[in-house]
Amino acid sequence: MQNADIARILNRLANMLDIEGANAFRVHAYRSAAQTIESHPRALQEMVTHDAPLTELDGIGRDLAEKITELINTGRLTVLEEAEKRLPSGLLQLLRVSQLGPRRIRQLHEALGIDSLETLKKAARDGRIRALEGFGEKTEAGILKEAERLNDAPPRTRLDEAHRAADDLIAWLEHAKSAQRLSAAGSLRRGRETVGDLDILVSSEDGPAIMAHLMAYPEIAETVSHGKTKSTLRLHSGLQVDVRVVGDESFGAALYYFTGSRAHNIATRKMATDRGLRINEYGVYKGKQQLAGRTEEEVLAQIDLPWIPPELRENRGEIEAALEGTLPELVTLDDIRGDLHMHTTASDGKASLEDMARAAKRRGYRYIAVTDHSQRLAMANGLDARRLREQMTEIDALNERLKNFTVLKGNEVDILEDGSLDLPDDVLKALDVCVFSIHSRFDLSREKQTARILRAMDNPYVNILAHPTGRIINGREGYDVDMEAVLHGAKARGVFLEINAQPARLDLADHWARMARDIGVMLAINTDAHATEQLGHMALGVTQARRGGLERQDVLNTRTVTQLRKLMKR
DNA sequence: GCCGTTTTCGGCCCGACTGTTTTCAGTCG
Repeated sequence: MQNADIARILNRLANMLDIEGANAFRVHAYRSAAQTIESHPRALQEMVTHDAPLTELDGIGRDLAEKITELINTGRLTVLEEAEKRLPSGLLQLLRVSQLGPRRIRQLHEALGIDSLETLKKAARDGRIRALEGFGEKTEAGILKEAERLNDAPPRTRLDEAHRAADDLIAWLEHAKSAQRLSAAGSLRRGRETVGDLDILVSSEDGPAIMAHLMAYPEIAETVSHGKTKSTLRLHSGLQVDVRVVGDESFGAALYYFTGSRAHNIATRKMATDRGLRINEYGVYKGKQQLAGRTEEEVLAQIDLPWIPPELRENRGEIEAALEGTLPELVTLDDIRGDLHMHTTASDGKASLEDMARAAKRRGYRYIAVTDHSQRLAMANGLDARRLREQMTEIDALNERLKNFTVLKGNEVDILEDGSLDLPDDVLKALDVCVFSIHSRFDLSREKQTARILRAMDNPYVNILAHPTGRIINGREGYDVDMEAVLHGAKARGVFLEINAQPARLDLADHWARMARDIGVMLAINTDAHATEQLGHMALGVTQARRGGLERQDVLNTRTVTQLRKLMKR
């Protein structure tokens, strides 16, 4: 059981108690424990095995420690099972409908017997919801629209969760005696922001031995199918996994075949056919003779192509570029010299200014920008002009103590509804880096939202538009905005956009990143870290940038601090 | 449910804003 699994279960329990109307502080305690556990560097399962006290974690007391231990030791949680007996499981689905929170869900359940998305939609269509106290026609229509959207979009697993699951399974399979080479394939290897299921590939001369070893993997919840060279499983997390074994002489061909994408593979297989060759998961064949298969490079060389990075294999022009020799030299994590968006305890971060700086330095960075929230986000303890100036003084003092490292003065200033900014110009002017972003009024029309952002860009002191669409993966759609107009506006004004590397955001999405590159707007890849460990999300952001075809020179934070300072002066 | 002590209970959830419901639930990080 992984930390993410424990966190998911605690959140599930919190949601159920919330709908039941339990004490809000109790619900909050479960949620905050889940959050702590998810970002805890050590596996709780291992802590329990070694009798390390779980109460050392923030927000975990005697009771929660006991419950978590029960969960780890037995795979079950009594309080959750009891709650599940009291409450239809479909009610949890309803929380995904924006406009519905725990109170209203309870009300819908009690008054109308609604217990699932299906019954919710039926009640909305029948016009029964508008009759309830606190609801009206507009709310009813909004609920119906949301419920219908959710229905035809089964949730895919976020890239970070899929990575963790794949890494753990591969580590397990590496211990099988006959395992030779191992790799994840599929959309995970292509770095898509979400994956449907995991594809794990192993080369070995003894398929049945690998499969026997696999079957002992403790995370398996259900075996869907089980053969000599291929098995399909469902993990406790709900994620489906395909594991395939091929001979080592076919590993490259299989890796290529199962990495996809389907559209990419169809295109290259056609190229092979034109040459009288056949490509399948075992190799490149002329008749019955295998010409290649050991590595991807050898497979692609048979059709006169260089190796193509998996992130580009979507049949979006990469094959043509490969033929012409114009494949981009994609940005790598090693190219990143700093991180330009993060929070500290001054607003809603978990670590102090100095701790964030030192953690970034340990990662090998040369600089960071500290960008706490501005005053309007009172809930996140946003900074007003006075507190921001105090922080600047603090940063000056810190910079004197740090060697070979620069903390840049920044802020994540809120864009207000009319496109004005949440802090006065004279304080924005004093910043080294001004990140600006939207945290309210997601509901504006496309025209108004676009005009709002362009107006914010007119301010001469802003630099980087953060999480430019506001979307949350598996959570909410972004606001409606004309991204092409925003990018052209940014280009004209010397403003930059962000690829926010938070796993739930990854905003900009890959296609927008590519458009930015084509228009000539540099992007910053930033983690928006609220704790030191979250600085590690940079890798996800880099993957997203690679999918957009970005090279080193397209990314702002591959620059030196001197170059960066110049680019920030508009 | 956690935390901390003024030790076994009281405080903790922070606050501005929106919508259309008419007095508050939901949203934002």
